[in-house]
Amino acid sequence: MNKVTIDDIAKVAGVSKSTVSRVLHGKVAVHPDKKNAVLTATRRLGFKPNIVAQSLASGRSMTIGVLTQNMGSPFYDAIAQGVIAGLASSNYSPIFADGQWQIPKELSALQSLVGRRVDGLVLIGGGISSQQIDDTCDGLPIVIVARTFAESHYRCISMDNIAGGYAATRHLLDRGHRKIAIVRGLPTHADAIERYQGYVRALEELGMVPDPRLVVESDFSPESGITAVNELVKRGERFSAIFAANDLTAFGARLALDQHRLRVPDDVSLIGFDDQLESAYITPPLTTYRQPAREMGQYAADAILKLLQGEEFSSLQVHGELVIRHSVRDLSTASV
Amino acid sequence: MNKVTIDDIAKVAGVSKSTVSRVLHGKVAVHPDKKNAVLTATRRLGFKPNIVAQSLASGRSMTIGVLTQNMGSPFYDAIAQGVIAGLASSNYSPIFADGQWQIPKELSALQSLVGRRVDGLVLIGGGISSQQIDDTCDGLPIVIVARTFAESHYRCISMDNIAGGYAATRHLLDRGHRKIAIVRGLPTHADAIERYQGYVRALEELGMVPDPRLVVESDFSPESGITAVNELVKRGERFSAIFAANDLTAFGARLALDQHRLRVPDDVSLIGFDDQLESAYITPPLTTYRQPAREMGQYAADAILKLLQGEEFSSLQVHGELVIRHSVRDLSTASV
DNA sequence: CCTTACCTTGAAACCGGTTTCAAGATATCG
DNA sequence: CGATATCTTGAAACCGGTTTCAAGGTAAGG
Repeated sequence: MNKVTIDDIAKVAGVSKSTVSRVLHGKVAVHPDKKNAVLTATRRLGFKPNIVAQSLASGRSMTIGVLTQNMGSPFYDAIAQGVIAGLASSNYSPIFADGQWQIPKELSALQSLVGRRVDGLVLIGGGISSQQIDDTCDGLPIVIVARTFAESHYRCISMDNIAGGYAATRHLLDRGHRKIAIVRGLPTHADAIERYQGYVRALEELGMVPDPRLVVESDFSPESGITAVNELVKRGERFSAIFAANDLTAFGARLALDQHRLRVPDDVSLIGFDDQLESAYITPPLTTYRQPAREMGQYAADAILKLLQGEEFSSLQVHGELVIRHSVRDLSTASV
Repeated sequence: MNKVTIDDIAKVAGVSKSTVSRVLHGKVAVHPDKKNAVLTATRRLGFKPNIVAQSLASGRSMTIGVLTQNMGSPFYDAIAQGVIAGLASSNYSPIFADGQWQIPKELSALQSLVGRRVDGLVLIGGGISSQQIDDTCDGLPIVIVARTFAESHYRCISMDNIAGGYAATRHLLDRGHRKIAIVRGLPTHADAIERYQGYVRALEELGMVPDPRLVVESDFSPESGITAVNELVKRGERFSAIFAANDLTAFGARLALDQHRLRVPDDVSLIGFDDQLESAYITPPLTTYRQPAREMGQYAADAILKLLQGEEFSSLQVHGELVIRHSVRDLSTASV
């Protein structure tokens, strides 16, 4: 273990530990001779500061707590990676906790993070109330990614899911689709609800009314995409396109369609949401609404860093975009 | 912020801080009355111990450093999730660092972890030498996942990649394939090398010699799977099956085959490696050699926890298995 | 050349716990 | 009932840094 302390250096360099600390920090002027002596000793002894001691003394732990909705979901993982990347150039290290889609776990994970005296928090998704957040971490700088609070004073990095749902649906509409099924996602999840709202809005804009028989719920997993399509087929519904809650669901839906001998996009068009890595490589490459997850994570890192430096930072809405690949058929030209 | 300290409790409970510490730890007997007084005060004041101070005083940080080869690779991410899950029931929290496939970054990330005075380390994959590891973290308990060292004294959780490569190739062979192309993976990466060795062994066992024209390199990305197939096709090679370095590469290969109007598995069979989530949902569902990544992560967590308690733990080899789905065609019956 | 302002520097307090040590209290035992 | 062993307990040292404070030294101004 590295047992060299600041006192050892002080002794070797012939100065006080205060001076060593000052040299290492570089903020206060120190006589060049002593400075050199300290630096030399530091190098010779291979001194590495004890971050724990530093934290206790300075009150800052140089650690950012990152609480994620779920590790293992491509979207949230991508955000987490963005946070890591954004923090990499700073002196702060991220420390992770996982909410596992469950509010109680999420809360206790948050408490553990706060108990570790993190200097700041990045919350990725999640479902705990702003009340609970406030109670648990009063005063701590917080940035929230991929979630918004209507009332709150938090800084959020979010994407407009209503706009996303609208754009995806609109794309289908523009290509002549009228019977558009939607696999909604978790009925309690804000993102899913908003995307659905976008879907409804796009339909209504054309004077259509959403057909309840064409909406199915899911839990964002591929498995639930399969179930959804099976359900739709079993019910005997007719549809020319499916809007899936996210790409993972779309993968499942795509497989189920295949099993029903429904070709994509010839028989049924398919559109996803997220644009995860694999989406560009399935057959056919999936048209989807891209969320800039990694960037969102980086923005969050930048934001928390700013907050930590006392600079201000206000909520930010990032823009998604439709990524058009080959899973949607253009019915309008086909019918010409 | 939580400003309640152990001194506040001592004052309220009318005892010394030593006694408070003892009560909170529970190891030493304390008079029931005082114990109750302390517990009551703790609850009433909402005391949460300052983990940083605890760490400094006790010399243990209750933190496990996790260094991953790369965040964003499904396989390594799955291991990381396993580690998180395995640590969840303990009092230790994981703190992450990312090597980003680059040895210098890996080394500096490791140093930063050690500087934080983690109590133990879990290394996921990676390429730094055992020499470098020893120099950086002498004495610290270490568990290494998804990598083995021939010489070393480390505890490793690994899978036999040679056996995996052999099993995958053998599966193809058993189904009558003889022209088996392989997309090898990173030429410097141990896993890739070993899988290739397994491939060679399977071939040689049947008296065949590996055809260098059928081996292409990749970097484990889907993009490189596309490139590999394009390369193979451009060269005009004939092959009835492809063994891809990992599933991601297989995805790319599958798409490229489609673009060349080569059907899977009718024209070309495809087998992957890893069995990541999405593999079961592409079309056709991918036959692949499954690495129990998440379990490996959990084993690693268990191992480091044991080591921390002074118990012993020796290296462990987990077993992979072939997951047969629908991307491999049986040529032997077809020809009957 | 003397006074005042500013620098540089070391001693000491401090961060919030854990742990050692010794004293006082209690229990055990002959 | 006295002596010794065992428990319980508080004071103080300690972990390894940061930060305050005041002293001594130097530079600038009159």
